[in-house]
Amino acid sequence: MSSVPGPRERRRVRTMREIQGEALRLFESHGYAETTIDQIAQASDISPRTFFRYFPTKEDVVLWDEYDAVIGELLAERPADEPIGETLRVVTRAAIEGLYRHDPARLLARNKLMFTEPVLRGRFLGFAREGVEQLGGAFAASRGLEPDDLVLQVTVTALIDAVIWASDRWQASDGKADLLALVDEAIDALVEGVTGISRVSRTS
Amino acid sequence: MSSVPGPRERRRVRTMREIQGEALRLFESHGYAETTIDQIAQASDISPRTFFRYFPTKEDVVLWDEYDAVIGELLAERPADEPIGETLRVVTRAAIEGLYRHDPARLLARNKLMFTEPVLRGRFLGFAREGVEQLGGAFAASRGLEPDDLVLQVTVTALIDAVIWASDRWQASDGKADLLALVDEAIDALVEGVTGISRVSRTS
Amino acid sequence: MSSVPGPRERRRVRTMREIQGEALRLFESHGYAETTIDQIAQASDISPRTFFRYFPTKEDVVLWDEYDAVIGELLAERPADEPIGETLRVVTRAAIEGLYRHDPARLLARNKLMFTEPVLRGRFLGFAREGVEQLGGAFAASRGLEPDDLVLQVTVTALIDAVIWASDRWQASDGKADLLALVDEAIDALVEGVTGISRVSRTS
Amino acid sequence: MSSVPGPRERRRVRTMREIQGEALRLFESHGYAETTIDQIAQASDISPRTFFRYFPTKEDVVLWDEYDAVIGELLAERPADEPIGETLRVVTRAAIEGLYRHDPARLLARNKLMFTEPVLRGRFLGFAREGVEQLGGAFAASRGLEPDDLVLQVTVTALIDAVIWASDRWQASDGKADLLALVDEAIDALVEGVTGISRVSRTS
DNA sequence: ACGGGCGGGACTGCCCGTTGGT
DNA sequence: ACCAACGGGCAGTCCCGCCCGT
Repeated sequence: MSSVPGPRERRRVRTMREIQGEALRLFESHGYAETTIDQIAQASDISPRTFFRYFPTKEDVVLWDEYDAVIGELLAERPADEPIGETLRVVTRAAIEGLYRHDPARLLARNKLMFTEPVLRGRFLGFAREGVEQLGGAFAASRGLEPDDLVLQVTVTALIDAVIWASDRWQASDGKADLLALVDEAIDALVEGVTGISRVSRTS
Repeated sequence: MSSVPGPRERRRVRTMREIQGEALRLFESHGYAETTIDQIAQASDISPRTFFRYFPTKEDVVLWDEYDAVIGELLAERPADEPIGETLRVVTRAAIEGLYRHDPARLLARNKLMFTEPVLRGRFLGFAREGVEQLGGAFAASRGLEPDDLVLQVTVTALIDAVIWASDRWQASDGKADLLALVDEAIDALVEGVTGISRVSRTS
Repeated sequence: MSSVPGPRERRRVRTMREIQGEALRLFESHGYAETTIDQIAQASDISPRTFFRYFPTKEDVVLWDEYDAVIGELLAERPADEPIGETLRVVTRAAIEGLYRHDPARLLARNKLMFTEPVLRGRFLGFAREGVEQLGGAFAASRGLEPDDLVLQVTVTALIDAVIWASDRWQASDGKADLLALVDEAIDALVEGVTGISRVSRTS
Repeated sequence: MSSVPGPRERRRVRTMREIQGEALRLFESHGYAETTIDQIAQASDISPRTFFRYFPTKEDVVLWDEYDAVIGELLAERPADEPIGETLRVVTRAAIEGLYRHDPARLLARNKLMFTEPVLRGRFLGFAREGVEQLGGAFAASRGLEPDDLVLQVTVTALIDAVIWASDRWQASDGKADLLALVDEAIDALVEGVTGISRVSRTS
């Protein structure tokens, strides 16, 4: 855990934040597909080549945020016996608050793009999947379950999807809704809805 | 319901099936990224330009199948009072059986790629999302609910994800597992796991 | 001289006018380069292939007008001893009035594009050159000069360019200026300016 | 004035000259339209992609020459009170001599294409127009006139067209005529012809 | 760490020839 | 005889990779 970033890393994050800022500005005014890497580079006073040193693809400049790495650390700190739904709420809350406090407009702009642009939507959902496996692994470890436990995986997936649903709604409301409240709502709805699915005797 | 395709459409589907066949063969032997459109075109005896007339992107040649359109019709035929989980099982079963009966090797090859290649995984998950909205809309219509009903959407998402999970497992087993059985298992697990999430009093 | 068009030709011209109308509408709202032939075809209820039966290239849909052919006939009708500048004024006036009377908005839209879009500007200037040769030939014939007479060709070119200059100004004024007056002004200025160029003794 | 090119720029110009050489050779033997970028690239030992780094379009490989930039500098050096016709002769002479001395065959090949291929002709004439504005601006500045002065613009246009006419004749003679003499002739003819146009009282 | 040169591959748009259906 | 659909060819743009100098 390199919790202490070091000056090199700090500078890097600052540069990335600047580039992302220019990129989001351009995406908003001209559209994602219509904005080229060259334009982003020019606006950021770097060469196109350097852009790719910071972000491996054009998509990543939207997906990236400085708190990505923190989530793992947060997870590790939760007590082992905490209910899974509760853990998710806490971690989500922490991640969101970090981003939201720092720069709400940027979070909104990123979310709008991630849910609007098909390509970004795809990459984002892929990320979320990976998050599921990470989360599932962490839970399994702390409770002595197999990491590929069926119930565990399906449940975590459903929970993450609830968070995604909430983010989508929040973005669609132009940030006027309360993101955390939406997360709570979605999880409650999940419990309510799924409980209604009676287990079925398989007849195939 | 243009259930009667007409000779033009039939020919188109046949061509697409042929191209997809060649493409999957090349992807398997040389890898997805390493195979170029030119090679696929050459193997299919068409020009690269024509490839794009049938499949707008390289990804689509993997994603596409001839039963996509059928799902909507299947849904419309289900009784309005059927439990949502049951409907999903039936529709899934029908779609899968159509593909499986017709060409199991092809279905497996496609699934392997879709869960293995990051780009395809992303696009596929994006598709699934759209399926969720479609499904949600159909259910809402047949039961007089709002199409953006919270409980409905979250539940459908969770169910679809269970199907996706099953497909992933099936593909990972090289097609040796029973896909339909896996779907049933996943849905059952979902019910079991989520029921365990107690509803929480919101404290924000 | 097929001065009597015949019903076939009439129908053709009507179709071309309709297609041009839709095209200009789309160019105005989305821009020339951003509008595709497919869109024009769709808006005109024809197939893309048919578009090319009427207009060989995308550029031609802007350049074309129904009076192109008439100019030759007009020229032939002028008296053989009329001063060249005067003939040009008369023919220009006739052509412009035909277009202007019929559909001033369309003439303006076409001019705006022709002077604004580099590609169209180029093609248009090329057209004008051909007009020069046509005009030069006509004059030469009526006065017993060689068609490649130096003085004749250079003079006609200068006169045509004066008309082009006037059109440019007119278009830049959004059609508020008086096109015919601008033509007169330009020709007068040409006389004044060139007279000031003293002939030089060649020293090469 | 970055009159000192620097080694980077020198290398660039050399590469462009080489590519242009191969291109002209191919155009001459197979025709302009029949020669593809791929062939030019292959003959020049570069990738098609790289071709477009040097020349944005296929047309530019014909239009380009290494003295384009010099013209502006030449203009700036002329005395402010020089008659406009004289200035044009001097600048033209300088530009042509630079090209002619260096590689007369190349100049001829380029000119042949520029006056023969309709597309190139169009682009070339468009260029000339821009030259008019440049020239007009320079003259206006040095004589305290408005840059959009009518007499000035029309006159400059007519003069440039005379130079174009001369180039056309020269190219048509396969380079056997004397380009500079043709320029002088054309300017003289212009004076003679235009003087003959009596100013007219507008009767509209 | 940064920039520049170069290459490669996906993809689009224009345009044209041919074929099949009406 | 006309016209829509189909297939193909080429120019051109963009993302993104590698290698090289600084």
